Amino acid sequence: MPELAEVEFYRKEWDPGLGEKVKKVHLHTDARPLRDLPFAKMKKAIAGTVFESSTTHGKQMLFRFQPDIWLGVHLGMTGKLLVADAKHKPEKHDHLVLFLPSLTLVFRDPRKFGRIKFHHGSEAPSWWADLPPEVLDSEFTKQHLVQFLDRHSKSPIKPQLLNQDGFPGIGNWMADEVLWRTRLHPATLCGEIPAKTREALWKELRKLCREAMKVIGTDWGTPPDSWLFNHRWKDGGFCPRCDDQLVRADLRGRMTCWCAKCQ
DNA sequence: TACTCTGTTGAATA
DNA sequence: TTATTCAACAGAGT
Repeated sequence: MPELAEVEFYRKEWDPGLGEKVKKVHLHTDARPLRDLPFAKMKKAIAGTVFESSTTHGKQMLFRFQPDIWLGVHLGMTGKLLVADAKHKPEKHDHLVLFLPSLTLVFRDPRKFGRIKFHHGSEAPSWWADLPPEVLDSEFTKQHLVQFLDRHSKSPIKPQLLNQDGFPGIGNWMADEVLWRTRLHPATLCGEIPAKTREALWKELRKLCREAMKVIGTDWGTPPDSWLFNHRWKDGGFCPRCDDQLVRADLRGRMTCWCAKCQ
C-alpha cells in the first residue's frame, strides 16, 4: 500500500538498527527488485558499515551507511520493511537482508514491483539529488502546480496526480481523496481546470499530505470517516459529504472512486 | 478458475 | 522532441 505516509511509516521500521554495524548481507539476486546491481561488489561494500540514518522523498527511501554506502528503496505495490530477530532465516520474498548484531533488517516484496538502488561514494547519489520537489516542499508553489498542469493539459487530472514527476508520494487513494475534497471530477483535463480550482487543489494537496503524515505516518492510524478514504475500497460505498452512492470505475488502467454528485 | 490490486516502466502512438 | 496511452511485470488473496 505504500504511498507518502506509509513510506514514512516503513522508513522508521528499520530505526531499531541505527548505529549498528552490518555483519552480513543476504541478497536475493535472481529477483527483479535487485536487477542490474553489482551483487558481489555490493555485498562486500556494505559489510562492516554502520547504519547511520534514513530519509524519504515521496515514495522513495534512502538509507545511509557509514562510510560511503547509500541504499535506495522503493516499495512498489507490495514491498515492506521490517526488523526480525538476529537469527532471521530469509524467507522466499526477502530480497535484501542485513544482519546486525542485535537484529535483522529485511526488505520483503512478494509481488516484486519494488526496487533497490545502490551507491558507493561520499556524496548522495544523483538519482537522489535530482528528484522533483515534494508536495510539502517550499518549492512546491502554486505556480509550480500551474506549470505542471499546463504541461500536461491534454491528460486527465487523475493519472497526472499519480505521476511521480509532478506529485512525489501521491498514490491512488491520495489522488482520489484530494479530487473528492476539491470537488474535481477525475477525468477533467488538466488544461481545463479553472484557476480557482487549481488553487484549491494546491491547498488541499498540501493539507492532505500533512494530515496523512500525522495519521498514518506515525503509527499507521485509520483516517476519520469524514474522509473519502474509508468509503472508497469497495463497491457500494456512500459519499461522506452528500450520502450519494460513490462511483468506482477504471480510469486509464487504475481503479478510481468518486462522487458523481459532488464532483 | 478467474478476477482483483494503494505502482512503475518502456515502447508505441500522436 | 514531448506528451499520452497501454500492456507488461508477478504473486497472493478472494
